[in-house]
Amino acid sequence: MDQLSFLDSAGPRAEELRAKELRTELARHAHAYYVLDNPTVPDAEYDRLFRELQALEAAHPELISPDSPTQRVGGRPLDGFETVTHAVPMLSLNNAFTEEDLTAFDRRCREGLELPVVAEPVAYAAEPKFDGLAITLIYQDGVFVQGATRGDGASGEDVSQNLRTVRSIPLRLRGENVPSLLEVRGEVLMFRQAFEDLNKRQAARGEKTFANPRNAAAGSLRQLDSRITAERSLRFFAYSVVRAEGGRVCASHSETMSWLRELGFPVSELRDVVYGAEGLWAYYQKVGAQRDSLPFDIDGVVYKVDQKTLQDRLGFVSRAPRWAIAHKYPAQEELTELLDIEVQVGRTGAITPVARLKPVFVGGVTVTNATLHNEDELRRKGLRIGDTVIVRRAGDVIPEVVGPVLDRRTGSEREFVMPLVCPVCGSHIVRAEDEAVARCSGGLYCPAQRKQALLHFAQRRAMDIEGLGDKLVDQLVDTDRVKTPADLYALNIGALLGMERMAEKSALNLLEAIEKSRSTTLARFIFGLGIRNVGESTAKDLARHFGTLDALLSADLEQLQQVPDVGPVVAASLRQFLAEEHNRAVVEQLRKAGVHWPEHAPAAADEAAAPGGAVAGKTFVLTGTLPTMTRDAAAALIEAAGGKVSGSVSKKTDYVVAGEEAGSKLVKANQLGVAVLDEDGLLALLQQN
DNA sequence: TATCCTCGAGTTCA
DNA sequence: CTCGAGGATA
Repeated sequence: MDQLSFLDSAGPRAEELRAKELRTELARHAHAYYVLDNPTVPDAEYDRLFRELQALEAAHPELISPDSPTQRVGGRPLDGFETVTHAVPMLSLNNAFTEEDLTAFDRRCREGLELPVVAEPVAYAAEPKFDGLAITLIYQDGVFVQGATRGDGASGEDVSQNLRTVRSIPLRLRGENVPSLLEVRGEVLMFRQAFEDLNKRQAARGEKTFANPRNAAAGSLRQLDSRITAERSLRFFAYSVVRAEGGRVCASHSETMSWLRELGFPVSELRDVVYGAEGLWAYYQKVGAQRDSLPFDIDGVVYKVDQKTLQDRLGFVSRAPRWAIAHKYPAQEELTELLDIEVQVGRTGAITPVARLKPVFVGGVTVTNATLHNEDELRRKGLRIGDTVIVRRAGDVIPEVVGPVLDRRTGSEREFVMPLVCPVCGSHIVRAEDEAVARCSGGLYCPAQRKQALLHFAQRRAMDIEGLGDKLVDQLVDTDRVKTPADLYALNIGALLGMERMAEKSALNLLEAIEKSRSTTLARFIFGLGIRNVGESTAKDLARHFGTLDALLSADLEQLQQVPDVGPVVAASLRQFLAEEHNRAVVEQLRKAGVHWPEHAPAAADEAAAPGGAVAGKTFVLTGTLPTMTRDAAAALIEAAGGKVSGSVSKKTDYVVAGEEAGSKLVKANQLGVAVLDEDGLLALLQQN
């Protein structure tokens, strides 16, 4: 009671102060996160403060101010966007693609400035060219009042309500000497991670996915309902000031950028000042090397003559400034034609549709094929044979068909029809109800599957038969020389001669490789059989647990499930394989042919605690290219020392060993705070063991 | 039952 | 490398 009356009297004043305090606090955290890139509090704490402010404002609406972070999430949807005329037109930049374009730009600047050839090189402000949407923001007396899209350059759309939801756009400028009027230009974009998360959410809800982060950003910014924009994690980077009344007078672009940062705008950390054509080229190379590992897409870099006085002297040509240029990187996306969709048959009979593309140069290579994964994926993308399609090849090497360009449809495109029978053996294609992949039901009757099974058996991690590649297997199977892995051991020189590209020398080499493979390990042998759901690591577990092949052959479902990482599904796969008479026959024939391995007693339930070294019992993940050894070699060393090598980074990972060009795994290791070693670090650790 | 962690499988180009 | 799915675990 007393407390309530106390609040009643002292309340409004106290609450006003608290609201102000919360607003300052929230703005400070957002600034640390988006501008300084250095989060000061966990998200949960931010949310708590945010909710407190929301509650306060709900109880006392008179406390709401337009720059309150609670006002970012807008009210009701608009009917449409108002058109606004830009006070200063939003121009485009000329493009450079080659080193010659660059030297020509530098020369034009010097000539335009009438600098003698011997003068100091021109100073350029260089920065990345974000692949997003250009926007303009207006602040009056330090408060955000309006934001608009570029439109046709002369006028754009008023998307203020949506821009308010972009947390990296300050609603109130920071600092003392704030200009009475400020117009800032910059780029709105979506980070790659946010784009992927968004597409996953869209797909899960059965809504359309976006082709790339730029389209996603554009789609999000043009939402009439700003509550949707608010959920889209857009980001903003500022790159110029076009109007300022009051505030600081900057003599150069680089100084303007520093000022923008002080006012609370995020500006790119990649910005730099470089000198002359050589400096431009070096900057282009440096940023290009980082392109794939940046958290957002860039399509080039931009150079601006740094000094304002020099910019003014150079002036404009038609619609573009003479003092700036955009230097583009090779596209990571290109358009090409989807000539046909064929299907491939995999080892397990999986039928995979493959896009045959009109060759296109993208991301540094010529792409002609791309997997379409499965029928669902293909339908989701809505591809038709004959479509013009977007092909992407980013840092992740494997090209991808992003989707069709619907505007280019002529009507003569055909739907792809999943074949009903296997194109290789004619068996029915079946698709289990709950699975994404369709499979050829022919099993080993299907030559395609037989070939894949042989290749799998011969591969390095299995029986390691050197030189037995796909061309050779094709011939051996097509000429009926080989049907099962056991047949390999019955081959002799007479049988091999007469094949294409197979004279005495290569025949002897192959026979020797087959001979060498007779001596192996139980784990390799089990893996080589190619049992469904039994990969390298499960094969190792099985070998360790059972010790002998006979023990494995006679195990029932229950005994199989005693093995770590073997559950009902894997156990069933094993039983199914072993129940097939012809599979058992092949196994027997292989043993008779002299394929052998050291057998040992079944492993005790839990192995005696491994010698306690620095490596024993630890889990490692290898990534990138190590300076002096292959990842396989490193893995062998770790395993020999009692450590475990795994494929993915998680909380349970003890060390990540990273070499050159380490990718996402290194990023993840840093996120999770997992210790990262280089090759020397690993060797040092092995020494201690 | 939901979530996390791994493993298996499939794939491109120089 | 990435996806999908099996297995383990809370």
